[in-house]
Amino acid sequence: MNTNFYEQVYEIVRLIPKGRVTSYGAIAKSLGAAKSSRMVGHAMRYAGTAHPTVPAHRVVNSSGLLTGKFHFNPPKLMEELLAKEGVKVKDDKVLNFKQVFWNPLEEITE
DNA sequence: ATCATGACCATCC
DNA sequence: AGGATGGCCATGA
Repeated sequence: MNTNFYEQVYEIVRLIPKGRVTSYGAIAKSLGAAKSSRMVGHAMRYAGTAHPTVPAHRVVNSSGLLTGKFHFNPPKLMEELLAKEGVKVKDDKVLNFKQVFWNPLEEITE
């Protein structure tokens, strides 16, 4: 594969600070592919079988909903990790999403 | 090569 | 508010 797109996604996801989350759309937009937000999700799926452990648990949808929690080893692992990071999760969604939201555009900004 | 599905998002009804 | 539709594009059969 070695799809550069995925590498970009992984890179950003790995840059996500602890206790922060981001959305697929934001990442996609950061890569200049806002319309390919789905590809970000696919990248996450590969994340588990790709590069050294990608904190995919810090990536949620635009609503702060843990859409992909069922894709983790134990589905509950996602909220477990988030809770451990300091991110409160309730009913499969991130609390204070706006507060914990991490904007990749601010970190990339070349 | 085509068909169907998907860790999404935006729009329309 | 909530369901349905389209679009985007990669992956697997």
